[in-house]
Amino acid sequence: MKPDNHLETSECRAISQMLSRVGDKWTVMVVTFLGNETLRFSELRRRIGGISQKMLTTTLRNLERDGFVNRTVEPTSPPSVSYELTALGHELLEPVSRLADWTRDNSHRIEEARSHYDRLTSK
Amino acid sequence: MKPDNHLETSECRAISQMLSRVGDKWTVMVVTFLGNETLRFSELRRRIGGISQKMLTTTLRNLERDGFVNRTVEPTSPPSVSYELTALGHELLEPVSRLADWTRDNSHRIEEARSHYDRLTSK
DNA sequence: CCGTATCCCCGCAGATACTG
DNA sequence: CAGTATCTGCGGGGATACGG
Repeated sequence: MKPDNHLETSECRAISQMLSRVGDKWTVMVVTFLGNETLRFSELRRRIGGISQKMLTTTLRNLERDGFVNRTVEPTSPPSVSYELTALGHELLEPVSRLADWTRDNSHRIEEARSHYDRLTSK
Repeated sequence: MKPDNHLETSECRAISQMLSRVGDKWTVMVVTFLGNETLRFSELRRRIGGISQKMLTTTLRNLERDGFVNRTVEPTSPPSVSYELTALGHELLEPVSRLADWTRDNSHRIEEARSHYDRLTSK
């Protein structure tokens, strides 16, 4: 962040919303698995592991609504539904992966701060 | 994101946690207001506006625990407590502001996608 | 195979009242 | 001034069952 300005209050809210939007329990994982290939619903679910059908549906619907994911239905029987990232979805991954890099590089500093804090406050 | 790799499952979780960690209701706003100056509790509260005492305390405690904020108590009467960003806190702002830039630049595309989606599904 | 409907639990967040 | 304690409502997210 530039030293001599800070975000406007309304922009802060927009950023918080985007962070929590993308930071919900499954979105990053779904977007990551769709990052390089188109996947069907059940294949996606199998790869993620541990996600309920309901939450995968919800997560994909929200991503579709925001224009991050495309949903394609093959009207076969039984139906086959596949998902892929849109251009916008790919673009979103860039700033998110920057934050991912930062998190990977600095998680040990956060861990240290936490254990230091906990040591001081627990006794 | 690089084309031929994706984040590991465990890393996805770490990123989701960081996103929701920073994406909670007040963190971005608090960090932003502390971005350029040290502030006392009540001054910070006054500037943010609309935050309860409890939530400001909680948000600051979490930031302190993670090493993003320093808390300094002047043992006067009544007490004076001031907060400032640590080096780690300032560094965190960099990738966050990248995402902020992206959000500002692309929010209209998301809005369009949403209204398009809602138009199709509401009828 | 893909999705929806229901029920339920739990933790975030606000309101309010009270202390050093 | 700067907290803590308590109560409450709301929404995310899981389990389960059912439908096209």
